[in-house]
Amino acid sequence: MAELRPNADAMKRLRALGLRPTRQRMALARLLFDHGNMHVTAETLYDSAQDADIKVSLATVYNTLHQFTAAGLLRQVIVDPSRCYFDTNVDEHHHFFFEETGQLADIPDELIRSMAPGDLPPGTKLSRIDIVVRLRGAA
Amino acid sequence: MAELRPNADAMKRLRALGLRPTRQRMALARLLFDHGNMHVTAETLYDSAQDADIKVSLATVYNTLHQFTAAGLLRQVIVDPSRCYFDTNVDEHHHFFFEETGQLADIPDELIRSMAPGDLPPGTKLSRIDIVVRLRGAA
DNA sequence: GTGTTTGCAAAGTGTTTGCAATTTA
DNA sequence: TAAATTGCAAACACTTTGCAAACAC
Repeated sequence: MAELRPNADAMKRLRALGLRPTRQRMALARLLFDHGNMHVTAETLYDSAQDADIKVSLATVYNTLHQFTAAGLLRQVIVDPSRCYFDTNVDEHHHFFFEETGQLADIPDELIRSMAPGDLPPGTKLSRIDIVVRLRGAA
Repeated sequence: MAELRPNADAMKRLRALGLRPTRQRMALARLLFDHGNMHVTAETLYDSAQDADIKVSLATVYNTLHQFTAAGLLRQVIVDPSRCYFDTNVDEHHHFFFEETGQLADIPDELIRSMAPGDLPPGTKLSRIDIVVRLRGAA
């Protein structure tokens, strides 16, 4: 059953990360982390919050996504030049990106090294594979 | 030596793609394709044009980049959620992205399948590897 | 009470669009 | 001259910021 009172565990976890467990952060954390792996944009998370009758502004959604990312609770996924995606799965892993719908899906680990045409989701065609190795340090 | 008259070859090539070889397109094509492989954004190409005393508007740079991409002369590279990169190398290949400077560099083909720590450019540290498999078709 | 966080509205950034003027064929 | 292209400025989508009011401790 869903919790009717503030979740003491979640409060502790947020506090441990240096984030005050405000009503907004608790509510967004619940949306993000209580439903298995999720891929969200600011907009989709904001919409989910509206649907769940959570009173929160879009600006706070942006702030929270960045704070959670900085705290290691989320990982940014770069697939679209005009939108920031965030993934609740922060482990090293990779994605299918459905170009028409903007949906993201994890690629099961086993598949990534030996991708054959038959491994694609049914009904889809490979458009392209992008591999970007991000570096820090000298130019 | 650089050509002082319109390049008949380039004109033919553009015309074959259904694009009128206008002064702007010819000049941008020369910037893009006469200097080996390049990675540009609209802004960097616009700046290069300014430096080369090519009279062209930023809007035309955007149009041209998209027309060239549609024609298969360029390939988009998605590495930054806030900028569109274009690559004059349209073959399937992958990139190093230097996060601090925004620079892109091709990853030599041989490296991509057996990337070891020593294969990174000197002075850099691995930040992360992003692999995105883009699909068309069912969601 | 003090410092943090929120929410609004304004500003910012990169990109696209509408349309009159210009260029190409 | 007819159709395509350009360039400007306005519009756009997404994101960030400034600051007063609300909140957490």
